Amino acid sequence: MELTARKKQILKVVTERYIDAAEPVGSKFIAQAMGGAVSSATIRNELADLTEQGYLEQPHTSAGRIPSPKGYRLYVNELMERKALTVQEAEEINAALSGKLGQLDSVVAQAGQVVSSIAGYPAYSVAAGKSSVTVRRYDLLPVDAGSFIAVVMTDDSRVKSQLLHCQLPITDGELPALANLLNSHFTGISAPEMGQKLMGLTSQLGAELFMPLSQAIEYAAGVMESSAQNQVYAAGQTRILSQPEFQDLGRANELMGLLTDRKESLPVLDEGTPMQILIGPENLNEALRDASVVVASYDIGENMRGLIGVVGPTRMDYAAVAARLSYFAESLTKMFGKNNQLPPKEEDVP
Amino acid sequence: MELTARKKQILKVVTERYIDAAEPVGSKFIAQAMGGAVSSATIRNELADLTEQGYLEQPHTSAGRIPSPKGYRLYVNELMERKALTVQEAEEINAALSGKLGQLDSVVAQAGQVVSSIAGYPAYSVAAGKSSVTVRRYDLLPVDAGSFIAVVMTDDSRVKSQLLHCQLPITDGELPALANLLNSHFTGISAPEMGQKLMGLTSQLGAELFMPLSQAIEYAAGVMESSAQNQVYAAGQTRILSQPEFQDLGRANELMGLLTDRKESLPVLDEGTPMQILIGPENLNEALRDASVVVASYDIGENMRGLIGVVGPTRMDYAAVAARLSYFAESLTKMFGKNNQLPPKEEDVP
DNA sequence: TTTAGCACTCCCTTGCCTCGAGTGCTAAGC
DNA sequence: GCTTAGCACTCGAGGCAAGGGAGTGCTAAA
Repeated sequence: MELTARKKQILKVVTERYIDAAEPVGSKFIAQAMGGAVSSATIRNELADLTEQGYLEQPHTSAGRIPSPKGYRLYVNELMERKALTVQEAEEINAALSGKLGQLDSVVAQAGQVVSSIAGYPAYSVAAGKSSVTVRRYDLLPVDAGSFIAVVMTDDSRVKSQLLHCQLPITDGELPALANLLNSHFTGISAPEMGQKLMGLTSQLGAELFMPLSQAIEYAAGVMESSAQNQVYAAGQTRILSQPEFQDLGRANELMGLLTDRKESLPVLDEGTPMQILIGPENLNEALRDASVVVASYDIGENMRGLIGVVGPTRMDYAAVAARLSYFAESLTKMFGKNNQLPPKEEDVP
Repeated sequence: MELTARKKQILKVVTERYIDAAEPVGSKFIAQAMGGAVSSATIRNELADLTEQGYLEQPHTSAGRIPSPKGYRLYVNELMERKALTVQEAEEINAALSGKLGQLDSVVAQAGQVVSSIAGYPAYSVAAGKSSVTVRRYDLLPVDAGSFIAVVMTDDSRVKSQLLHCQLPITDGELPALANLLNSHFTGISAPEMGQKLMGLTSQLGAELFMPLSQAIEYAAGVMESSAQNQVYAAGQTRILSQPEFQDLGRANELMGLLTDRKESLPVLDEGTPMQILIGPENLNEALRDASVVVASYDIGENMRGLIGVVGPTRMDYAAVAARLSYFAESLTKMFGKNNQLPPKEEDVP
């Protein structure tokens, strides 16, 4: 059944006050915050109802109320006012965007840092690309008798390269032949298929051709593999340590572990959804049971999406974080839209 | 003045016991640990001396003694027995080396993770390269009318590449000419010099050549810059949270901040020194005043060194950490020595 | 120089008490 | 039937004293 308007207002007051002060909220405060139209006793009756219906919780009998995850959910869905950013906040984000991203090319990694600083909570960032990448073309560049450069371009337009050495010297004439072989037989297929084809060629080629060929293929397979698994970048992890709910070392430790060593299991966002808020137990991950996550996505062209998430206590300031995150995501999408000189995903220059 | 043999033995017992138990050590325990040759009262006299000389500290009047930084220093310099690794430990390290480093190419980043897990403390890792890198050669590969691949090889034999787009189409004939221009004028010089030369060419070239040229140069400058600043990788940061000395949130927070957000200011190792131990206040960094760092270096060919450090409480098990770290560093050096198919520093494939 | 003995210091834990915030309930009022 | 004043009750936080224990420093004797 639907809550009365007054109950909703009470829930809103409790939630916002608790987000602000991190302390249970009492009936007296609520009565006052609502303009004194009703007395604290009335509020107490309402609070008892809300508690019974599962929207509020009581740490102990003689304490005030705090929102339950169910309460937060209702707050986020219905009560929270979509905050507009102040001009100053928008300026801050713009400054962070133009300053940082121009300097360092690894947009995805930088995005995490920027968001963490504008949200005030730890943040993480992933580039959600195609799940299966194949090689579109190969180039081999001669360096000296014993070594050459392999350049691999994938079908999502990333380019990677590496210097390869071989035991036996190769003549200049052989390299174009090798490249031809690679481009005609080893493009558009998966890594295992590449392995099979290579096996099939063992007998036909001499060692002096086979060795550099297999090296190039091994390298290409490595590129394909590493493109498929999405690297997760996290930043600002220590910010959780200043949150009162993580003063307990055990809890902090669990979350820190997730944010530093098990980043891969941080929640991702379903395609098509621009933003999602996951509250406490809504997170499948055990370590996030007492935390909340706000995730948003942005477009970076060429069928790629960037994902950016903020992790905080369930008590986190959803309105502010959601507003900043969506502003940030939209700005990034725009940046990539008009300025597509920036390639979809660059090499991570360390 | 030199300490007597007995005082040294006492200091050794205190240090090792404290490393083990993280609790102040009393005279009774020491007497027992020394075989009962002397009584606890005698030990107490000696302890008073050692305390007065600054080798030991007393948390409060009625507590046992703990080593001071000066005490740790003497222990590390003279008393500590260089532990040989057990066969099992060596096996563990070998397994970690062969398993991990084959799979993922980013050796430096992986080294931090491996060391953290074998040492049981957080670890960090840097590739200390040449401070000023220049471009040795350029290659430009045509992709389509609007874009080409720029391949840049630096004088320390790293290869980086990127897809570049240009507004105006370029014909196939122009690309080799551009590459010639780059190779003849823009190799072996610094980024600012490159900028100047480029300015000098503004008038001589048409826009359809100037644009891609400046893009290629901008990219090369980015590669040079990012090679110069050494990226620091850290791993296992959360391990400090289980150390009793970092149960205090303030202290833990400070160190975590250093290990996640201010990694660049972690201590490095002077060239020529294979390993160094920095104890408590010997660290210049304020956040490491109550911590110790063990740093070692390994060779990765081509005038490059890798640096790998372990961060722990001053109470850390120096003998074990030093033994494992040096074994690890030596193994890595050997690996790079014999198997130089692995290039000095690869691109970080995410 | 070493040792036994002993008083002393200091921390840590436990139990007890008080204080204050906030509740739930009841009965009266609108 | 909803609202409100009043009041007893609950629970946690913080202060305080007592007791126990670990370990010391000092003294005097071997």
